[in-house]
Amino acid sequence: MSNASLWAALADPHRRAIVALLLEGPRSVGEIVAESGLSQPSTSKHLKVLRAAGLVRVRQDAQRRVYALDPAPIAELDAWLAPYRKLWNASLDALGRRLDETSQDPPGDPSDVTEETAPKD
Amino acid sequence: MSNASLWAALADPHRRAIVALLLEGPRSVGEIVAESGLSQPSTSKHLKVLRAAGLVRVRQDAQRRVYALDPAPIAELDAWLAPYRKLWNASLDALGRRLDETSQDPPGDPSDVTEETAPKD
DNA sequence: AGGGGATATTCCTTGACTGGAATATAGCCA
DNA sequence: TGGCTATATTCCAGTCAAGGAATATCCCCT
Repeated sequence: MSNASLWAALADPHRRAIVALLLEGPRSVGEIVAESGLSQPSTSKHLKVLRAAGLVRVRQDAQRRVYALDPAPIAELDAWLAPYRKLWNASLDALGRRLDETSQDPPGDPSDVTEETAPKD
Repeated sequence: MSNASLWAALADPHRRAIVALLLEGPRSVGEIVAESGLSQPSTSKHLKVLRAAGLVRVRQDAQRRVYALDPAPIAELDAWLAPYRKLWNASLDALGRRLDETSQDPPGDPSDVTEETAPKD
């Protein structure tokens, strides 16, 4: 049910960018506009979609509205992902977990499959 | 990069349904058509999108083509999710971890909070 | 080679989503 | 109250994805 709007909300790259911004902390609309490079109306519209999906909540502070992430839908995504995670864990094992033991990165081996960087999109 | 097509591919409910089907095991197109209720051309088109996103791979068995999940993009999704997972784990802690005391998990290892529910959409 | 089944690909129409510009609304302060 | 700032909403045009129907393509079998 909420799944539908959740996926739809995250399908847009700009919206994912906004969500990534809010991961660092709450932001007012003006700040989001400044940091995302989107126009103000466009930002408001995207925030509306994110709000409808339950991904963000608003706190009204004087004239400005401060948006913050709501973790619940993310958890929902995670739950959806769970069965698949088993799958690729299994396949990683099959490929040989030994390769992961070398946690260092030797120069000349740029095969980074899994980064732990912030979501950039 | 591949992120874009990945999210776009999973944004569609029918496509997620197909992916959920393939989670149970590889399927031929005909079987997917039968189980998903979609038309054959529509199914082929959705499979094309999933293929472009790297979510499925095809094995050609005589005249039929058997589709199977490719775990890698799912892992990518999981990587994207990782920073947020910290967030909602934290908020779960804030809500009071004491409620979970009925479980048998040793403290200090909240790595697997997720259940093993099937993706319901 | 011909027939038939399985799958992919067009063509077309329709609906949804997006961005920009302009405008409306709401809350603060002098 | 008037004006200013911050945010939301409407209107509109362009774009893109989805479904249906028909058709093409590929592969096996006799």
